[in-house]
Amino acid sequence: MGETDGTSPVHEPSLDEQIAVYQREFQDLDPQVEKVVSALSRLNRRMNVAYGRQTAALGISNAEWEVLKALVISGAPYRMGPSELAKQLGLTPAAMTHRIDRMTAEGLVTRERDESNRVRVIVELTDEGRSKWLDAMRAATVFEEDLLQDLSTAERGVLGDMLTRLLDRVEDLQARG
Amino acid sequence: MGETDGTSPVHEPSLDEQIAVYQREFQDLDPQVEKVVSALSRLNRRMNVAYGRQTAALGISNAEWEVLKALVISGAPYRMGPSELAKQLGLTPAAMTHRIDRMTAEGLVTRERDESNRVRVIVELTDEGRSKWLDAMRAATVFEEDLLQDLSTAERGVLGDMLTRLLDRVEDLQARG
DNA sequence: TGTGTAGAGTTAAGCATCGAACTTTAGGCA
DNA sequence: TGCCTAAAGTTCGATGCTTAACTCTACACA
Repeated sequence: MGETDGTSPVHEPSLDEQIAVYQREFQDLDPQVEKVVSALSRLNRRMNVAYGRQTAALGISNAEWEVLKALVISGAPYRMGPSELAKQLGLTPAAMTHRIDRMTAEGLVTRERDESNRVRVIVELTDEGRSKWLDAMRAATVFEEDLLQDLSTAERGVLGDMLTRLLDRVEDLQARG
Repeated sequence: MGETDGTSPVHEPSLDEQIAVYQREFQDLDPQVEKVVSALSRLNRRMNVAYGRQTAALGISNAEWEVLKALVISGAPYRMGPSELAKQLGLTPAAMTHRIDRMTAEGLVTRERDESNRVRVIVELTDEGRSKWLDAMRAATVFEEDLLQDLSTAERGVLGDMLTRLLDRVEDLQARG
C-alpha cells in the first residue's frame, strides 16, 4: 500500500516522544508534570476500552454499568433519584431520563413516583440489575488485579495515597473557581 | 425544599465510603486495588471538566483541543491523515470526518488531497490552530502545576513512573486479548 | 387561602458519535 | 492490460448526549 516505509505503521508516539516534542514546541513545560497528566489521560482511555469490552460481553454498556455502580454504592435498598444519579455520573437530567428509560426496558432498574413527595421519582435496582453489577464487578476485579500486577503492595498503597491527594486537590480547585 | 435533613445535600460518597460499601456488597474485593482504580477514574472525570472550562473559554471544545494536540505532537509540518488522527484519538473515521469539517470551517486546520497518493487526505494545522493550541497549553500547564502542587518533586517522579508502568501493562493486556 | 418561587423531572430540537455500506485509488498478479 | 483485493475517506441511518423550554408539585409568605 501507500508509503509504508518499512517501520512506520501509524505509530502513536510513546509518552516520552510526545513529551520531547512538547518541550520543543513549548519551552516552559515541566516534563515531569506533563508525564503524570499525560499518563493519567492515556491510562484512563485504555481502561475504559477494557471495561467496555467486559460490559459488552455481559450485554450492557459502560454507561449502564455506571448507573448500576452508583445504585449499589448508595447501599440497600439501592434507591436514588434521577437528579442525584445525574450529578454523580456527570450527566444532565435529560440524559438521565433517557438512560433510565432504556434500563427500565431492559429490566435493570424500576422507576416509580415517590408517593410521599410526588415531584420525585425513585429509581431502584432490580435483582437482575444487581446480578449484572456482580458479574461486571467480578470481571472488573480480575482486570484490575492484572493491571496492578507489577506493583508491590507497598507501591499500591503509595499510589492510592498520591492519587487521593490529587483528587482532594482537584475537588478543592473545583470548589473555588 | 424536599427533605433537606440538614446535612445531606446530594452527598456523593467519598472514595473511602464507596469502597467500604463495595466491600460489604462484594466480599473478595481488594480495597487497595479498588482505591487506585476508583481514584483514577474520578480524577480523570474532574480533570476533563477542568480542561473543558479552559478550552471553552478559548472558544474551542475539548474534542478540538485533542486534535490540535495530536497535530502538534506529530511535529512540523503538523500534518496527519484523518485515519491516523482517528486512531490516536480513539474515534471512528466517520467521526473524524465530521470533526475535521467543523475545524476546517473554524479555520483551525486545512484539508487537502495528497497529490502523490490521491486516496489520502492531509489535515494540516493552520497558524490560528497552532495559536489556539498554545493558548490552551498555557492554561493547561497552570492548572496542572496547581493540581500537583502538594506533591514533592520526588513524589512526582515516583508517580509518573508508576503510571507509566501501568500504561505499559495495559497496552500489554490490550495487545494480547 | 392564595400567590410566587424553586426544585424535580420530562419533552423537544440540535449535534457528535457510531456502525455499516459505499466510492475511489493503489498495487499485486495473471 | 485487466481484474482483484485492500486501504482511505465519506455518506447514511440510528443512538445517546446537550441545552432550553415546559409541567407539576411543594413550600414560604402575605
